[in-house]
Amino acid sequence: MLSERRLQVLRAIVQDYVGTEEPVGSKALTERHNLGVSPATVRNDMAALEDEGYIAQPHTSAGRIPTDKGYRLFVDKLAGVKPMSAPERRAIQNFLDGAVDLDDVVARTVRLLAQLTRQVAVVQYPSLTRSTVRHVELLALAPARLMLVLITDTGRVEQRMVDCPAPFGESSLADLRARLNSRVAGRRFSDVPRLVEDLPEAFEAEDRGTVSAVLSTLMETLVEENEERLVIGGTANLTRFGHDFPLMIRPVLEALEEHVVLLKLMGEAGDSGMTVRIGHENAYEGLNSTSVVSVGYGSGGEALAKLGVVGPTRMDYPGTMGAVRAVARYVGQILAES
Amino acid sequence: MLSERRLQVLRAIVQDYVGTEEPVGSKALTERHNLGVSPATVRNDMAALEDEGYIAQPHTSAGRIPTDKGYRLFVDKLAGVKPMSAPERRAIQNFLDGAVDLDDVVARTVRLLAQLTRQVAVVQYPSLTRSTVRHVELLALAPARLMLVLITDTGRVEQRMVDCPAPFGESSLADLRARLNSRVAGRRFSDVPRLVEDLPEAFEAEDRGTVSAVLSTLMETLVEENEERLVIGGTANLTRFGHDFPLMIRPVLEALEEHVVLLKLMGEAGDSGMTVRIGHENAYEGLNSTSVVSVGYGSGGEALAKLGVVGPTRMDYPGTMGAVRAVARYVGQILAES
DNA sequence: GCTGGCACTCGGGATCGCAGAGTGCCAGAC
DNA sequence: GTCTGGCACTCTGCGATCCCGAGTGCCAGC
Repeated sequence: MLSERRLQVLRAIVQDYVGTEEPVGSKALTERHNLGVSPATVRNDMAALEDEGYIAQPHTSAGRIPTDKGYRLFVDKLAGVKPMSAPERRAIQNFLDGAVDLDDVVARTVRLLAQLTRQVAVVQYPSLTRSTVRHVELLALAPARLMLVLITDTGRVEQRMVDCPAPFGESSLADLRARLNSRVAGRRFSDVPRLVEDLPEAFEAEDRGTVSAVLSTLMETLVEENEERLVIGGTANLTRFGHDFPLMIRPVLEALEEHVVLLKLMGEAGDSGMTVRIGHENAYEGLNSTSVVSVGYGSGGEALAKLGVVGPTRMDYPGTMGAVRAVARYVGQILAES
Repeated sequence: MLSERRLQVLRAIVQDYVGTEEPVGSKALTERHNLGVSPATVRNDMAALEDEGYIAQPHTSAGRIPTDKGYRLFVDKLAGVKPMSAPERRAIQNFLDGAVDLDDVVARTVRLLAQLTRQVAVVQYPSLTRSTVRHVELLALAPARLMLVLITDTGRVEQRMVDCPAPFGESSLADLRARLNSRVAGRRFSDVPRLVEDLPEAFEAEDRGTVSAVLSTLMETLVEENEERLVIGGTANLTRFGHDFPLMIRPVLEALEEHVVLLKLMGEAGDSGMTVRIGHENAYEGLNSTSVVSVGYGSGGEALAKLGVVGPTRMDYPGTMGAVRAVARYVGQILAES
């Protein structure tokens, strides 16, 4: 177990390195933080921290920089979450309150998050599978062609074409529309399959094929996880990665375009609470020199989707976590109101 | 007027510079292209081309590189559009044919374009204002709250909430829905305002407020040009900008996030035919060191929207233009089929 | 109008030296 | 035991210097 002072030294190293982007030495440390001991003592502590793997020297006889393990300890034990100031919170709320629809909420959230953290922001659209159904609409586009429109409580709209095995009359259509809505409106997506499975039985034999087709299309829409959409913003902040950004930026940009990868990454993060993945903790190689801070957000007590930021491992964790948490809360409120 | 040979020299300079990324000298030129004259002659030609502003020297006693004006002449007079090879065309078609809906078409198009050109691809969603209406749907979410859903012939769906000044009965709703659709289904968006202006008169006084509200929301949806969506891909290709990419990349990334700017840029480009904006020809400062190749695409003879790529001014213009044109054609076909 | 020759220029890479920051270790003080 | 000051050592980074090569402009001659 590390002594209290050594933890303080680690904290100071992380803070200084995050601020200056340069390896920090024992002398500078004692000057900037009043640790109450001499550089020589700090040197000993640093040697111990290095033995434990919390910090490293880029080259012999240079200062130390934190390792992923060092950041991990910092995040877990040494740093809290820095709350947003009152004006900041007001600004967040004002900015998000101006949104007119779901797309706008998401777009604004991404912008906001990127600006607040000065990093790359990632926002996942509210997941279909955890939302509830507001309304299901059926439109006859042609005698044997229907359009199925699904509207969620978060304002998301999904539509699919359905080709009917047989012509489907207007009255049958109205009947199906009414029955469908009475069963599923207000229910969670995950419950839908159970709620509608016996629906074909209520119809004449000739219409059952069509009803089944509609239902299976509905299921597909619910299940289709590749429909999990992401919006990304603030990529210009990648240029603030540090001096070696030309090397890092490419794999990161590639990763950001691979929405599948990002979704997996954010999906793996725990459902509740904030998750911080530091450097090599990210399974995806392109993000090995970045940290990902993510948190669930939702209209109720439950998370509908995730949002977060991607930045250099050398980031201001308390500030970033504070911003991410605050934004997630306000977005949740907005969604709950609408 | 420049002599034939000087134009050849310019063409050779552009080609070599695009290939090597390095200033090209007179000796190298005569070795790689058989111009039939000696380096000394070429030097004279280069001096003339420099006087005219087509090429420039980065430093005294270095080779020449094309200026924006030089690229302009190259694109206008010296280079054609390089057609895609048959296998390439097949690959494009196969790739796009797999798309299941409009979002997928756009997403695939962006990926394809980025891969083919190895540059940043930009695809605008089919414009609302130039599409035709497939269907308008009205749903009662609450006694005085409607949802308006607009479905276009390109498969795009837009939805808006409408707050009614007075409760609106189910029969009035059905009536309005039917009347609306009979008037606007199949018609161009631009014709809609004219077609529905007298609609409130057909309703009872108590319902007119709601009908007007619905109509004005519909108009908003049609007009709302900031709803013009863009999808961007291949940003990782920015790292191939050249040796000075660390300096260029930031403003370009910023420009790419400013969808408004991009939309304006692509909007200004002529409606028909391919447009190439080279370097400083782009009004937006951040893109002064890039070229933008864009072209309209659409299901019929008319362009519904634009797509294109953003790359370094030092790009393979014939190849890029060929790819952009080919992709636009196939996307148009796909949209026409659906 | 083209060519070969020639003197000139300049950028980029390699080499060298130096100052500064940082380290590890040790002997001594509290 | 723990901290401290001192000291010798090791690097990196920066600037100065040098040199080579590629490229140019110009000129006289074909």
